[in-house]
Amino acid sequence: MPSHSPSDPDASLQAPDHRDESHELDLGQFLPYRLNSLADRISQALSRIYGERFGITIAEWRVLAWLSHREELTAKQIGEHTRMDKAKVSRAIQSLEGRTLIRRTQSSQDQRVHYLHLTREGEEMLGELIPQAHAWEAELVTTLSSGEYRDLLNTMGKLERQLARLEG
Amino acid sequence: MPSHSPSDPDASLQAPDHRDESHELDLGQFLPYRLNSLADRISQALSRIYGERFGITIAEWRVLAWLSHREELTAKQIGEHTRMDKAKVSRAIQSLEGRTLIRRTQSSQDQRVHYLHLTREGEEMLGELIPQAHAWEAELVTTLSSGEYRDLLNTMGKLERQLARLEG
DNA sequence: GGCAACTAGTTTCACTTGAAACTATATAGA
DNA sequence: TCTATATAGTTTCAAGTGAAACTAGTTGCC
Repeated sequence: MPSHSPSDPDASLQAPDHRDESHELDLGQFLPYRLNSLADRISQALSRIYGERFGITIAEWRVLAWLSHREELTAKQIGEHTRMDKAKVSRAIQSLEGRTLIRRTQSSQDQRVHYLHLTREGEEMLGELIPQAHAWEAELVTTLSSGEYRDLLNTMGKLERQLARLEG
Repeated sequence: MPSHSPSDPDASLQAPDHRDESHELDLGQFLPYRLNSLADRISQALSRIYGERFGITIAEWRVLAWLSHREELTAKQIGEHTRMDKAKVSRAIQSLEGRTLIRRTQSSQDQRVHYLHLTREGEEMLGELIPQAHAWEAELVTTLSSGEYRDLLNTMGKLERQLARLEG
């Protein structure tokens, strides 16, 4: 098993010529596919926790998670953070409000906007859910050294920035 | 911006105690979320190539890609490789067959199974599409050194194996 | 003030999805 | 051989989806 090589230090090797540009495609070696299928599997596994144990969907979970560390968010802001379209956010909010996990208060400056807050009930649920999510993540990454973990996040950050550049 | 640190060498640091187990959740630091949103963005960007330029869906693209380097696949095998459920595979195949990008031949040993093949037309499309997909991927990863790229795939492999272990 | 353009959030509609039921075929066992 | 069970692939159905239309409220400008 190839080890976490130190890799020719910090940069200057440009295009990763890891493979020549053939007219065949090995999806197993194609980063977008690999990433997508890994992320999918992780999402599905994790959604067993919040889906089965807590009865919430991915969208709802994302809304709650954002509210857990920033109160006073609006639907729009949540949409921006989570990159979910506004219809999806709206529906998640309706469902969470129906289950009294969150509450909405209308802004007095702008009648169109509603601030979202966790209710006590919502906080209690998150108090159980979040440690379980962290524990699951910890199990997932136990086989990584902390260096590998850090490098992974780092590399993902680079890809995100490059993506923004390509999109921009 | 933290650089690609060499990280305490090869291993033995067990649980990445990168963060304590709090009752708040910063989605931006939560690996499943980060991975998922990165993969999503990449998928969407890439699907602009095969969607807009070639008029095929992700599912169709996956079927074609697998056929590009292994002829004689059945619907079931494609489902296993791509982790798509059989209904989705079936629909992708119907659509591709309708556009004469693939052809199906019934197995003589087992009347239930159909082998899938690319048609000349399908091969021609892939001959254009695959280099564009590779080129796009190359642009995405240009900011990574080849070491970082290798480490990324490596780490993803570890996560995949750990996931398989957790799933039992 | 009044009109046009804009924005937050909701609803509608046509399409996609996955789970389950179904069809047709194959295999194993009594 | 007959019956039960399994499998490949398709279809159905109910639920979920995003794009676009819509509602209600706001801002800019004359």
